[in-house]
Amino acid sequence: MTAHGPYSCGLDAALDVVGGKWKSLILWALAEHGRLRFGELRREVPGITEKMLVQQLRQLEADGLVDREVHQQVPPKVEYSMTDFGATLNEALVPLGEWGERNMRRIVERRAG
Amino acid sequence: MTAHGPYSCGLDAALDVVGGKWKSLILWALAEHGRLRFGELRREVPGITEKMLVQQLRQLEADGLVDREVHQQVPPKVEYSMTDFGATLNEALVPLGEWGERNMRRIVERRAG
DNA sequence: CTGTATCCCTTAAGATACTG
DNA sequence: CAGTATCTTAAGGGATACAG
Repeated sequence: MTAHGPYSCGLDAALDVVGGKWKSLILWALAEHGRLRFGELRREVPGITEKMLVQQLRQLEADGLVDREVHQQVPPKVEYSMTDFGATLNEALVPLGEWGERNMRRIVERRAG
Repeated sequence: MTAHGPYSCGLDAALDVVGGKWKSLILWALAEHGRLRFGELRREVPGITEKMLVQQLRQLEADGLVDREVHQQVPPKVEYSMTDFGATLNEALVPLGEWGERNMRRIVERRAG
């Protein structure tokens, strides 16, 4: 979300959309569970604050990756889910996630010692 | 490079290693050209400052993704190339780069209007 | 329950000047 | 040529309190 507009390459654009600490984690949670309320989402993304969760969700929504569904009732109920477009991004993220999974240990150890 | 250590998932770890504005662009330049001197790399990554280029290269080197070769001579000559490990990361980035390439226009337009 | 509104701190990044 | 050093700004993120 650097908003530095016209990108030097596709990766640049993709990281602008999914970069930062939380967005990819939010997408993964939605991919796994399909449809989550705000509070559920907060529990599925450990460590995130309410402020960051709302903020990142709004940006994901603005970029058309996430759908927000408000059920008019008391107490409030809002559900979030991935759009089809969001699903294509999520698929593109799979190899990167697998790479991280495979090499996490190596990276951490290398940095420690 | 948030250094928040033990990750919540692989994607988290991968983005820690390749996140930020420049690292992926540097990797791509090295993947394309194979081996580049500092000055060549600076020209291949448009807009980057010397400070950022050095800083990001040092981190990529520390993580074992990039190899730094100093040729002891005057004037100085230092060449950078991707390690085999770096190449595996680069491959994992391809789908994401392609996604960005395909959807760049859509993203930009949506944000504009 | 689903958010807003502040305040504050840390980090990322940019500009510029200088050195072996 | 390949960096260092320093300063400044911009952005990301966190803590806490509060509201509909």
